[in-house]
Parts: sequence; structure tokens; C-alpha cells
Amino acid sequence: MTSKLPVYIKIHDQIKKEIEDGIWKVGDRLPSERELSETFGVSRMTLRQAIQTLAEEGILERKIGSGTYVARQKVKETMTGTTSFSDIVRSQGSQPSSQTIAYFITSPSSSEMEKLELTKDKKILKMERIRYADDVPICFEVASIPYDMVKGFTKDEITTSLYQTLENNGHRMIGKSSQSISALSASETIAHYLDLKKGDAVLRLRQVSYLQDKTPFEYVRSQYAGERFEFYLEK
Amino acid sequence: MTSKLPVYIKIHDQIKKEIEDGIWKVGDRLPSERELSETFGVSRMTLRQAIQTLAEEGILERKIGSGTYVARQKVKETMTGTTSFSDIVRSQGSQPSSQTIAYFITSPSSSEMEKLELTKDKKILKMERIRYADDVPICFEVASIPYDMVKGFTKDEITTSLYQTLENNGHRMIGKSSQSISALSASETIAHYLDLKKGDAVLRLRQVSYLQDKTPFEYVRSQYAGERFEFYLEK
DNA sequence: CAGTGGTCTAGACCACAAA
DNA sequence: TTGTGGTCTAGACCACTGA
Repeated sequence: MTSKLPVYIKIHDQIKKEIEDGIWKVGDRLPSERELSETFGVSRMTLRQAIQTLAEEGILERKIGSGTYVARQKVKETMTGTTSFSDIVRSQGSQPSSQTIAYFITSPSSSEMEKLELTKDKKILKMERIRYADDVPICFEVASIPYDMVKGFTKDEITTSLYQTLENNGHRMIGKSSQSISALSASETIAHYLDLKKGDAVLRLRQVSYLQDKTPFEYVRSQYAGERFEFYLEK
Repeated sequence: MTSKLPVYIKIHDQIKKEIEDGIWKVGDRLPSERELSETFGVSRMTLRQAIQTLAEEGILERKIGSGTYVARQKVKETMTGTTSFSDIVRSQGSQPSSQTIAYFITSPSSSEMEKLELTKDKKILKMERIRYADDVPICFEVASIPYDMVKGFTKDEITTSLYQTLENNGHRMIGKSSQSISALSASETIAHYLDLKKGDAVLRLRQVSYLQDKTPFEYVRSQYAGERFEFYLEK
């Protein structure tokens, strides 16, 4: 239930929703903190905490001596970035889908412990899946997530859009990610998954994603069918 | 004067300094918020603001029910997104070099006309070269540049660092670039250049670079030995 | 000038971690 | 159970903005 959430989170969610619903438009000035605190029936400090989180997310903008305004919405790109498979596929006019090969909780390997900054007593959620564009296999990926990070979420919430779930339901702020890209020849297993011949060129992407406080929350290793996929980047 | 700074900023600075001075070491638990607020002679809310900013900077780590700890420092500043081959190689502790295979002026192909936004009466400067790290071949690349853009520069100015020459000598401001990355199998020619076997996995990078006024000034197609090179990105 | 966000106080109760 | 950080209150004064 949402009723156990802190008040300032609930206020945060409501104001955010009101902006999304168009009640407040870009550039609008919100009522003053004193007015809002009265409206919501909380102290000004609590109301300020809600405004604070919204400001950190870039949704609101505070101006000393003037007021609090709805900020112009910036690139939603930051949320998904260069590696959201679904968005890339959709932007090319195809339909993304995926098949989950494995989904289980286990202990972290040494590289997972290092990348996710975990101790060996922690558990991770591990997922393996094949991703498709219009039913053509494009990518095989293995994702590892600290189990503590997704405890309480449904499998669907985790597999469909982890980023969105963490931000909207988990109130975690997504930060940067570091990635490395290289090429290699397909193993027999990968060739089978991606409908390739063994030895065909494959693009390997390793990605560690972090929250805004620098806590790593996802380590993904992907192999893309080289001839069927391109990464596009802008700098 | 520091005296006009908010109290919580001054407390922030002092705690940060004490950590830098080694009074608190990584993993140490700080006194509780209640103790610290008494020590500094402020309310707990004010003290919490100081702790808050330090936590956001990753200097401190809070643990509910346990205490506040000095976080392990994770610096590793963002390696800027520049896909400068020389910089990447140097950052990995190797020595970059290159061998020019071809360097000539010609008419643009249709894809070059499109990417560089040229008409067919314009000329381009075309360069082919192999790039090395510590004398190991890493990459074969073909670069196309509108000839008007580099008229008057020496061959050395163009091949050594085109970006620097354009900015310093040409007074052109470099802007964004768009890139695509995919994987393919090495052709016989590429295999020869990069000391690979035909069919080995190769990373292909296509890059169009623009000035700040959106004028394209370089179109580069590179093929990297897949097993010898990785791209690192930060988003 | 009046109104705004920024800072600060001195309390309080809660959920959680560790002993 | 004790102590911790997390949340929350009902005030207060400040520096700044804009009319």
C-alpha cells in the first residue's frame, strides 16, 4: 500500500502527477510553500522536502524571492540512454519483444561482487533473455541486480522496465552508467540463441548502471547479432 | 568571509576537512547526529542538512538504525566522451601511432555528399590509415573531409590533430558528433591490414562530426580489431 | 514594500539494526 | 532493548525579488 510511504513522497507523487496531467504547465508558478503546506495539511519543512525531491529531478525550479516554477522538461533520453533496447527498436519502427531464458536468485560471482559493489553474503537477481525486433533475434543478455534493490517488486515490474520501476515506484534516482563495447566471434551457444553461424561477428556490450548516489544497481552483459544491430550515439 | 555562509555549509566543510585530514578514516562510524548536533551547537535538523550534502557527494554513507560512515572514495572522473583514438590509447598506458596508407583529393561519393552535406562540384580530402597501440595494429580508418574546410593547412596539421587545428588555427568551434557502432566479420583486406584472419570479428564505427554551427566537417569509417579494442562510454 | 524561498530551532514519534 | 537515522511539527528570522 502507498499509505505507508512518507508524507513528503506522497506529496511529491501528487504534484508530479498534477504536472503530468497538465494542471500545472511548463513555466507556471506554483503556490508558495506556505500556501501548499496549508493545502496539504503539513508543516512547511515537510512540504519543502517534497519540493526538494522534485527540484532534484529537474521537474521544478526554485527561484529565491520569486517562487517555484515548473521547469521545462528536458530530454527523457537520460532515463533510458543509449542502451534501452526497446526504445531503439521502436524508434526504428519495429516491435520489440523478449523471451526470458532464466530468472533466479543466487549468490554473486566475483566479477558481479566487484561491479555491483556487493559482499558475498548478499544475493543477486539474475536474468537471461533473448531480445527480438519483429521476432528476429537481436541480442542475448545477462542482467544481474542486487536483490535488495528489487525486493518487493513483481517480476513484471522488473523485466518490463526496471528503470521506470525504480524511479516511479522505488523512488530511486537513476544516475550515470559506464559501458564498454567490443566485438568477438559468436560461440556455439550464442549462435544458437541468435540464429547465427558459430564464428559470426557479435557486438558485446558490458554495462554497469548507477543511481544518482553512485550505488550500482545493474550489471548487464549483452551480445548483439553484429549484422542486425547498430548503436547510435550522439556526443 | 566564511562567516556569512549558512551554518550547515560550514559544518559540511569542517567534516569534509576532518576526513581529508585523516581524523575520520574510510569505514569509520561518525558520532550520531544527536551527538554531532550538540558538538556543533546546532539543532539536529541543521546538522542533518550538513550530513545530507556530504552523503549526496558520496563522502558519507548513512545506514538506518546503524550510523553514519565514511564512504570508500570512488573517484574515477568521467573519461570524456571523446572518441579520440590517441587519447584512449594513451589513457590505457600505451603509445599511439599511425601509418598513412592514402592521402588524396577527389570528388565525393554519394554517401559522402550526403553525410558531409556537399554538392558534387565540391572536393574532399580523403585519408586512409592504420592506427597502432604500441605497434600493434588496432584500427583501419577512412576519413573524408570537405577540402574547403582544410585548404591552407599542412598535411601534418590535418593528420596529427584535425580538431585542434580547426579550433586553434581555423577558429572553428567543434560541436557534436553522431556515431553508429556495429560488428562484422573481417574482409580479406581488413584482415591483412589488422593482422587478423579473414572472418574474425571486427568493430565498425561510423562517425560524422559537426562544428557548433551544425556544419559537418568529417566523416570517418573505422574498423577495429574486435579482440584488441574496447570502447568505453559514460552516459 | 510585501511575498518568496533559504535557513534554523527544539522538540517529537517512527522503523530499523545490532546487541 | 537501546541507539540509530528517517520523518515531521509549528514556529522563527534572514536575504532576495518584484511591484
